[in-house]
Amino acid sequence: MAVTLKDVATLAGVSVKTVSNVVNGYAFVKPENRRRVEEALAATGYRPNVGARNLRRGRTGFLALMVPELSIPYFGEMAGLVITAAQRRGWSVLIEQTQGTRDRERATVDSLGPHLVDGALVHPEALEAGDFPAAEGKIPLVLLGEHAVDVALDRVAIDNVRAAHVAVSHLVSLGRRRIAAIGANPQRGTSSLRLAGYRAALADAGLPSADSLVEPVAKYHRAEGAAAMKRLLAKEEPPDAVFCFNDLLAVGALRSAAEHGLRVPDDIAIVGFDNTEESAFSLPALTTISPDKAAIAEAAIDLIHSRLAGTESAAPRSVQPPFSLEVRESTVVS
Amino acid sequence: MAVTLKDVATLAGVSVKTVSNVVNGYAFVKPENRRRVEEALAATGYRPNVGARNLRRGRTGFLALMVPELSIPYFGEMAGLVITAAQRRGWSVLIEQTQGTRDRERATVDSLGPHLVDGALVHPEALEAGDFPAAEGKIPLVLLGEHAVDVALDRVAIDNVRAAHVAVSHLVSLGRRRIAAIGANPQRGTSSLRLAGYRAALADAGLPSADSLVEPVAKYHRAEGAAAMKRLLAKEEPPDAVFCFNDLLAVGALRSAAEHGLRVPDDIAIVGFDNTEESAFSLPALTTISPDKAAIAEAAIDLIHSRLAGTESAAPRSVQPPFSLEVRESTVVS
DNA sequence: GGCTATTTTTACATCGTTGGAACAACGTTG
DNA sequence: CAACGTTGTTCCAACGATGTAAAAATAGCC
Repeated sequence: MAVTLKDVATLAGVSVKTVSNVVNGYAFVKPENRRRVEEALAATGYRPNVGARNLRRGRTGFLALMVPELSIPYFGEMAGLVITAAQRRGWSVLIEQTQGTRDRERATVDSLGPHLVDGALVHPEALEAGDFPAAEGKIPLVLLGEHAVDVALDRVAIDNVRAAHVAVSHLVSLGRRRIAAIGANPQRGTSSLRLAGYRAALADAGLPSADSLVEPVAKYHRAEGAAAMKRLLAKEEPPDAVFCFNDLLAVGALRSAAEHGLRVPDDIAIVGFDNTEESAFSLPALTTISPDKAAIAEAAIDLIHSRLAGTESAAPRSVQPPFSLEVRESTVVS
Repeated sequence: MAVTLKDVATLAGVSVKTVSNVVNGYAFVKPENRRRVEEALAATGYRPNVGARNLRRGRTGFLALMVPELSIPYFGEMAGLVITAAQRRGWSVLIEQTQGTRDRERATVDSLGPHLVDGALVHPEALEAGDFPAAEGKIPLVLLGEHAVDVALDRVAIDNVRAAHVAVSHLVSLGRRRIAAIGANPQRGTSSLRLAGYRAALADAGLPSADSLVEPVAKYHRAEGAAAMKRLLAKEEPPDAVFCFNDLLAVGALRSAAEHGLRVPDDIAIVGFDNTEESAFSLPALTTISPDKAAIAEAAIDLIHSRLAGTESAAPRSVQPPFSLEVRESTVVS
């Protein structure tokens, strides 16, 4: 039913290989034959069978991207950028969702055989070092997002400790003194890094490290941010600023602040993390850490590419794309 | 380098086909041999080469999902649900982004050969009827999102006209009289339907159809919604309610209303469309049309599945999943 | 024209898997 | 014990493409 090289060859009156040569741009084909083949290609609407080609070539043309949930704006945005970057290199992207659970993350990483995809970008949330299969005969893996996890793999992530430090220092510079943090979660790789940055910034400012103002959350969703903020505001000495470990938590915090009758930033300042598109339009707009997402996507694709092209075993590389602090209404009156 | 059936066969001391039989659950294999093969499978960590298997079977195990942009929350959420639904049927999902331009949509639809994917879910924005290749020898295609486009394909979409009618009638029932619409765009399939529902609802309420209150937008993004709202508020007789054709436009409208010093819903009520997660947390939370997204994803996957399973040519089917109106703070004071 | 050098085309094997047919081993049965 | 159906296994061809090497066609040269 589908058109194959053979069909085209029959129509053009040449051998299958000659058609293959034309399709692949081989130089030595008689102009006359090339023309005939090209006509036949056009007439039949031939399209190569990717599976067969890759079976022969040993490549699949696919990359996998593992994320917790696409419905989370940060991952939606990242996935979009990854797909675009991959396309430029001729890859199609296959997306796997893990809901951020360790079991599903492990299952996904295990299933990434060399046949299904040429490489994978994984954005783990709860994976631990031992969960990664030995690099042995495996496809190139790139870790997205900084983690405490210590594993010999290529990675791409902004400097989370420094970014958190910048965010909190910004609050300090505005004269805030009781600075809370929302998002502590021992399960999550980035959490401990951002927490470290938060603590370091407080220490550098000579402020007491107030662990009573560090709110844990189970997930990085809006509702959790709202709940955490409620708990903070119910305290005897509530904070005058909050550093949220992502924008969703911050959006939730904004809502609880409003419901509590507080003005942001006058009564309490809020900083987010990720600079998702939503954060520029919340009321008030969120001050947030803005990682260069496009650079992250590009770097990750480049790493996969060079792994596949280059020699088998180069030392794992780590890329740290830039980030910036996007100052908006939630910390500074405009 | 990768383990093949042959390797397993050698290790187990049986033929390749016997291993294949074990892997595929063929009944008649001597228990002794089955055990040996299973041990060998475990020992080698064998994984079938999907490409080769599909080459033989004529299936690829992939579905394509075409959307404008993953960074748009509605599509991020839908993509997540589609992936989950597809996974249950054993499919992996490949995502293609078109930015909503007709050229890229057409190019994408054209490229969906039978080799790359078993079927495709396409969410067109600007495609016209003639852009679809004849069903001839093609893979099953399911159209997501209702459109004026008349093409003989399976489709899944809520009833956009009725949904818009419900949204606007809600505003009418609250006593609003000057109801604007943001989102008119002749290029976009759903726009004309929602506009029709809007007009019908006004007519049914005996309100004059005020075309001066219909604001066109180029894209369904927050910034466009904000700009459109600004234009509306600059009018001599500004509206007392706005129906936005999606939540992003509504979020933008919220911001412009706030910047204009208006209280929502007291001074102006706002309704969105899509019930993206963001809409429940905006300030105020958005009243919005809530399509049953999970049902849409399930229905689409089911359609593909039954197309592939069933007879070649059944008449195109159209599924209309339910929707509801989610009433929140942007129209009713709590 | 005969010979080599170069260009162009073809036949064949191969990637890893599975369907089908052939074959072997087995216990039943007439 | 010959004929038979049932199980279990193997061999071979095929899916569609490409690499290799050999064959064929063409050109260049003495």
